[in-house]
Amino acid sequence: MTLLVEQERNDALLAWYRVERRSFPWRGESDPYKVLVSEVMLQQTQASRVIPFYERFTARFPSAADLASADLKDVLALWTGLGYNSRALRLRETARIVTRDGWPTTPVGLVELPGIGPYTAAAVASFAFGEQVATVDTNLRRVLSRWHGESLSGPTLHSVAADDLGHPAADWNQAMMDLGATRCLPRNPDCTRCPVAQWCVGPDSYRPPTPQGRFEGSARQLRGAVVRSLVGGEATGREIAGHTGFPVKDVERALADLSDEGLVSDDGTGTYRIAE
DNA sequence: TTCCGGATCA
DNA sequence: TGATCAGGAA
Repeated sequence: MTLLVEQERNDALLAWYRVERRSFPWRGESDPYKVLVSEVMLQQTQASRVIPFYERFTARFPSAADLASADLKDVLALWTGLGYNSRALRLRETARIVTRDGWPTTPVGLVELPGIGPYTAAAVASFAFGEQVATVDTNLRRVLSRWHGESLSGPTLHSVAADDLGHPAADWNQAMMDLGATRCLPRNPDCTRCPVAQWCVGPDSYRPPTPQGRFEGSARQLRGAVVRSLVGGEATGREIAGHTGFPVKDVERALADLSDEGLVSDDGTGTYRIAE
């Protein structure tokens, strides 16, 4: 791929983005705390669903210091419905660290924080600190795989993303995610309305990730119900089983796991509550 | 590789 | 019903 082609493709992408970009409350945000809140909420969660959670959460906890000193129960009360509750616990841990030590501004520094992996580190670095790095998420993986005609993953994917990166990176990243979410769809890509179709091999090379197991009847469903119950107030395993309808044995198992993970605490008498 | 939530949409 | 989702950690 010649440099000229990459330039023309990125020019067309960014021109499209200026007109067709989606509007979100975190778009254009440069406060690293608010960027981080949005990015953690967006992990494995559709952007449209995050909007009301982001608005409520940032209103209640406007700064990292506010979140750092919050009770986990209050945090989870605003998280319930988003899913993956450990994200909230790790987000508060990171808030405590940056309140004490300040913010790393590079991906290498950010990725050391709890709950921040390669994607979120790149996102905060790009959107809050202006670092010229690619935010390699599921959208970029799909779009880049189709551009180049091979299913990209791992180090190869990141290398290709760095090569193709346009500038400013914050705009390019968000343009790529918008393209993936509104044109370059997993199942029904709308190539006729794609601004960069003439520089793209085509949609066939993309391979979807391995699908998740059933949610109904899963441990995840049970765990979610247990946390939701304890956000409402402390309770015994039997009580939780009673009003969630899950077997006591399974509830006890979930409580033990959630305790190990730091989401739940046990006073030793069989009564459980959200950890502090 | 597998597990971690749960709402949305085809 | 199933697929998808601005991923991360063990």
